[in-house]
Amino acid sequence: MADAVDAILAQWARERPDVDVSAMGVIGRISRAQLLLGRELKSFFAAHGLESWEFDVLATLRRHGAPYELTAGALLKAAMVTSGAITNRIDRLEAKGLVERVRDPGDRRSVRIRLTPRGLKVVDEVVVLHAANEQRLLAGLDPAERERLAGALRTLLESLGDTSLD
Amino acid sequence: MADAVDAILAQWARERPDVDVSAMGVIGRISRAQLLLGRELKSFFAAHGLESWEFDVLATLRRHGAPYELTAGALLKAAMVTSGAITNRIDRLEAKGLVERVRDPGDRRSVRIRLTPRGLKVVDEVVVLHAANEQRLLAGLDPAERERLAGALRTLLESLGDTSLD
DNA sequence: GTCGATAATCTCAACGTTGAGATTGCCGGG
DNA sequence: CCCGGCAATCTCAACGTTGAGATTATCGAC
Repeated sequence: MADAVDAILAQWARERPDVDVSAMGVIGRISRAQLLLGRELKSFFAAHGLESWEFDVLATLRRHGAPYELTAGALLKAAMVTSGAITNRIDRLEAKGLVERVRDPGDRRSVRIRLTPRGLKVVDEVVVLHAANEQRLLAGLDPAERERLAGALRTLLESLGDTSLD
Repeated sequence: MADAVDAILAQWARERPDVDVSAMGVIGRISRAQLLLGRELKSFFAAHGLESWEFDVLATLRRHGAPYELTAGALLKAAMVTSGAITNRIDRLEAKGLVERVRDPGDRRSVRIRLTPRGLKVVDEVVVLHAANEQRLLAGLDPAERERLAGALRTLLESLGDTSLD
């Protein structure tokens, strides 16, 4: 069996046998896997009336626990986007009634973003289906392979400096 | 040791112990790894006067072998972007003198995109450094781990239907 | 207490992608 | 030969992100 990356490596081996492109076997596959998985997730969330980024923000608030609120700055870091993007996203989630802005009484520069009851309901319902859908996407790997894959990726992420959420 | 994904999984385990979110251990890490690696590649290519997508197009032409040309349609599929994006990219690479448009004598609907001598020189020089840089990014994994990671990702990609470059 | 530095968020123009539609050309059936 | 269907590329408006700068507020030093 061969995937698209094997074909790319074979082309390089023919054209530039002097260059060791073996690292592409890992990095290229991570890139392609993310692209394909991202498409799957996009269509899954669309079927539930959400954009991927919408679920991402709601889930970030949800998993931090009651009262389900974080500052705009914390959300921006969690989503790894810039400030303009987070303002835009919060605007739209607020318009949909899924989150609300609450001014922090202790620091009025700060804005707390809080799940509304409706937002909480949506994320609590969708996360169950989302987790099952992700299991489905990994159906091609048996449990031992998943474990090895997760372990190797953790090692890679740690070596790249991804040690915390801050 | 724990990476950012371990922290996310721990939060879900506390808030929603009824949901099996283990698949996020794989999918979440693929997503984060791609984001971090993408940033590294972006800054690497920038240091060599290229955008990541520029190298991607030039490398696609280069590894297909002489005469280093493909149709716009083939490039669009290889890069997995839409037609508007490919037109735009070819326009800019042509303006930089790295590729040229050649009308196909056999089918005038078709346009062949060909590496210029300068484009060939650029990609042949940069690919060597790029391969070394990717090795550096994987320095945290020993050869056996890289092999296992590449193998597991290949299995995953095949199960997702990524079996060819067409 | 006031000032300057720092912090958090929002604003906005520039830029790139998407995706539908227009354009141009090929090709087979009648 | 002509026509309708299909194919390849380009055009363009809508949309989202980036990132610098503006705004508003906190905090420590004096």
